[in-house]
Amino acid sequence: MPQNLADALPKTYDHLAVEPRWVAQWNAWKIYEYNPQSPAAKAGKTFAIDTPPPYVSAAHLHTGHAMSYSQAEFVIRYKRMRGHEVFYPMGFDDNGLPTERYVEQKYKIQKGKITRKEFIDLCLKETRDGAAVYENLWRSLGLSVDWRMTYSTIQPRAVQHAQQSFLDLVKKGRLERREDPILWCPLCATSLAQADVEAGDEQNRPMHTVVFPMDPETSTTVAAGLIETTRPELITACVALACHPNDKRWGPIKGLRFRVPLTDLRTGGTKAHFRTVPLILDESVDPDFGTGLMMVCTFGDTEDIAKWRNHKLETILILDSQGRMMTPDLPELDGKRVHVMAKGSSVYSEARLAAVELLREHGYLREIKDNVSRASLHERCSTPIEIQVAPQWFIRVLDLKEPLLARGRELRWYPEFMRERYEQWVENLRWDWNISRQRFYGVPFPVWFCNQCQAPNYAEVAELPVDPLMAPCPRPCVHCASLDLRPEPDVMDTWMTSSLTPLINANWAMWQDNPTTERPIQDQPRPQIYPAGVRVQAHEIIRTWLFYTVAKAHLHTDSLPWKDVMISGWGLDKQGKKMSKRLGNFVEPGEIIQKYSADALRYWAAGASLGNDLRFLEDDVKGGKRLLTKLWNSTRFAMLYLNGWTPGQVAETPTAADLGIRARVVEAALQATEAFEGYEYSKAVRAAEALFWADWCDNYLEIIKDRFRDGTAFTPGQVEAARQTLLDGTWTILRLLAPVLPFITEELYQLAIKGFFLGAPQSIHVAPWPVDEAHVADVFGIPNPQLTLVASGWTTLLALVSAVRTARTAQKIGGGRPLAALHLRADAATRQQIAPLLQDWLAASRAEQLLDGGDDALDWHDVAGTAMQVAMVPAPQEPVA
RNA sequence: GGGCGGAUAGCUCAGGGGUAGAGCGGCGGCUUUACACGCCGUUGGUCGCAGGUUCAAUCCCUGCUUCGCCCA
Repeated sequence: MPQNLADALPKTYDHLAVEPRWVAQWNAWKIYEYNPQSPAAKAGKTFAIDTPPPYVSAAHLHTGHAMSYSQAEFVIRYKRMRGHEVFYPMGFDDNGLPTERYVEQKYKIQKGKITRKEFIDLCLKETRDGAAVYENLWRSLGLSVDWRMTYSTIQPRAVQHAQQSFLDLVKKGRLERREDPILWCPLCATSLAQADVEAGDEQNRPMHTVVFPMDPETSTTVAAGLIETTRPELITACVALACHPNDKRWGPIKGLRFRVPLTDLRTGGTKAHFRTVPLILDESVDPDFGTGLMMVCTFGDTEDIAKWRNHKLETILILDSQGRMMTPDLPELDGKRVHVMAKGSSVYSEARLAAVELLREHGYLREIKDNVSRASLHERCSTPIEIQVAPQWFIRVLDLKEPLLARGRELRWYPEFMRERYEQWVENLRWDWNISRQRFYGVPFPVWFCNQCQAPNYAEVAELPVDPLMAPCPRPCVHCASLDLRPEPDVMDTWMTSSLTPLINANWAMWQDNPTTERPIQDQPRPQIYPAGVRVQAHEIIRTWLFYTVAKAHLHTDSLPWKDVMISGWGLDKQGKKMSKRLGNFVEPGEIIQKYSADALRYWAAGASLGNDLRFLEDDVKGGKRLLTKLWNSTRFAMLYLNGWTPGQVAETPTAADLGIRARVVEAALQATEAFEGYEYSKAVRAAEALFWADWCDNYLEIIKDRFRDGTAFTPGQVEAARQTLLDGTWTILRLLAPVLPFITEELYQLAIKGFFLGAPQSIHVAPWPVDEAHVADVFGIPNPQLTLVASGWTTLLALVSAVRTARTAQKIGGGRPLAALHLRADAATRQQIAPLLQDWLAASRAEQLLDGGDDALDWHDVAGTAMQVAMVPAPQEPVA
């Protein structure tokens, strides 16, 4: 035992010195390293976590990120203390469009104006810098990551996994290369998947009424049709007009054709014929909208695609890959961009403005009406989505809706209602998963195309990872034996890799290794951690990360990728808006950690109930800081009386207060346990904090002060019991709070608690969770029947103590002044019931004697929850010395 | 238009068929040798609105209002 335990704890807690010290010490002790040989691992108690690999763009780190990672980590630390062998890696997502966009914006460059290599080098540099910033924050937050297991989506093993996934899906017949209309971002100049599209804000997108003259060869009775469109610039790509089959105005007339406005114009002034388009009948047209006629273009939206497909219409593409008009016959339009706003206009793009002018000039424009609607935007750059036609790799998922919905129901969702988001997304899927991106920085397809027969040639699994742009195909074309092969220049969708994170952690690509294969620890096959225990993520990426991961696991391993999924909310600013880089309303976590400590920041993060958003209020962080101070001081108090004490020398005889607080500790431990089992970390913290502050500090510690103050009122056995309770109670409370407050609980454990136990755990974070030590009934060596709070009389004791405090306040008698007597009004039965409490009650009240009943003239106070009343008589004021 | 979640004390939120809770704030006390970053006491609410079920609704059901998010 250290001789001066109280002295071992400085008067104040200095988080700036303590926290970095423990980060280094935990690292040196390797207590967060995954050990597949541990007894827990061998007993099958492994718990693997799949946490989000954030995009590496360091500038957008804020307390919202700190919040969600902390929340996951509370549960992870709990699982570790419960005896699980924890596998907790950190990942970084540094490939794909998000990183490319970040680099483009930071260096103000664009695809096409820089070489592929220069661009990739910049991405790699930013990736390295960003990862370092992230790692620093995660470490200073106290995340108990096994940093040896860090993966990044550009490292070879991740590329290998993405490519092997691709080949496996080819083998399973899930992959198709199709030339199809696809979602396209004209700014990023790449195709996209449905999940990459988001709805823009509501805004005015004017509706244009345009005249389509009738082709006089098909009808002489009708002169023209009117259509309404928000996309007048696409008019020359019109391939049909459509109406509802039952529309009496148009439906019965067969063989009608319309002239497409502007198509008679030719550069050089030569008058040409109009291009004409047919009237088609389609159930999907709303006959009540406008004149009942709808323009079909190739392609304005998904409606167009459906009609184009169903009616086998022709294809006229007038947009290039960067969203520029390709209308050589209309120089006023040609080359203008559809996604770049015209000067001075908030609603018209360059192309649309020019198209409207042309239509007006030639008399086709009838009317322009305001119209509020939402555009579909690329979620990475907010550019309106266009539709292009190009050959792409697709993973067929539309025929998998049922099995994927079944997987969603198999998965345990915390909170449960988040499952709805997944169900709705799967049910609304309308596109197969397009995984081709016409970009630079991403995982290459392991494919070469034959220039002779055009057939794809795939790499062998053993050849992965491979970059066909750097390496020629190692064999002639498997179809025609030609030696003339070209690489696939596209790269994969970033989700193609991210969707494999549980498999990357388990090193799925190495599962077939010969057992004698020696690999570095990071690359060793780990089938035992798959499926993982839990996926932790925010709700807005259910449709992407979660959905894709479930789909991949289903296809590759015919299983779920994890058993549970824990969905976190967002960090909000104090007005309730989501923190974001764009809005600039975020708070730097580093500054908060400096000012209040990582523990205090984590405490704030623990305030959000599972799945809910949480406002960042500095006052809440201050609340965390106060909790730390309270913990520090109460432990110092305990050490005051445990100084030099050796447990077990004297037989203990616990008083009612000792038994009561022990029962209360057990109750709180059970509450915290139950909460953690359901990922309800906020409830767990509340249970532990309520125990600590209200029961332990405000009452138990106050009640036992007298036991150490006065040597005669209590027996040595009772003093011993108080000491034992102080030790066990402090130890238990520290452990209950350790998942949330890892730094201060470790510091206090090491300084105050560890020395009392032989063979004590090296760190509190690998100590057993309180309810694991033994069956609850034995935690404090209390025989079972006495354990319940009710039996202990704890709440009654607190009510009695509180009644005296109320009386003191009413009579303005400070807590330090002794009482000459306490009067108690209670019937005989109650009096007998509370007999065991009286000794502690009198001690806590500093009362010299207890008197039965008393004069009505006394100031009586009710004892809450009972029929008793108490009154007090203060001791005479001591003369001032 | 469809879906999900919220609307509870001045503020931020928890709770949940039977006397409504916490933290912060407000007010009044207390220098009681762990802690004034504290302690004690206390003040705050027709639980969004309207119906319904029930002996009993803030809680369950229906509709509405409103905020946020997701999908059209």
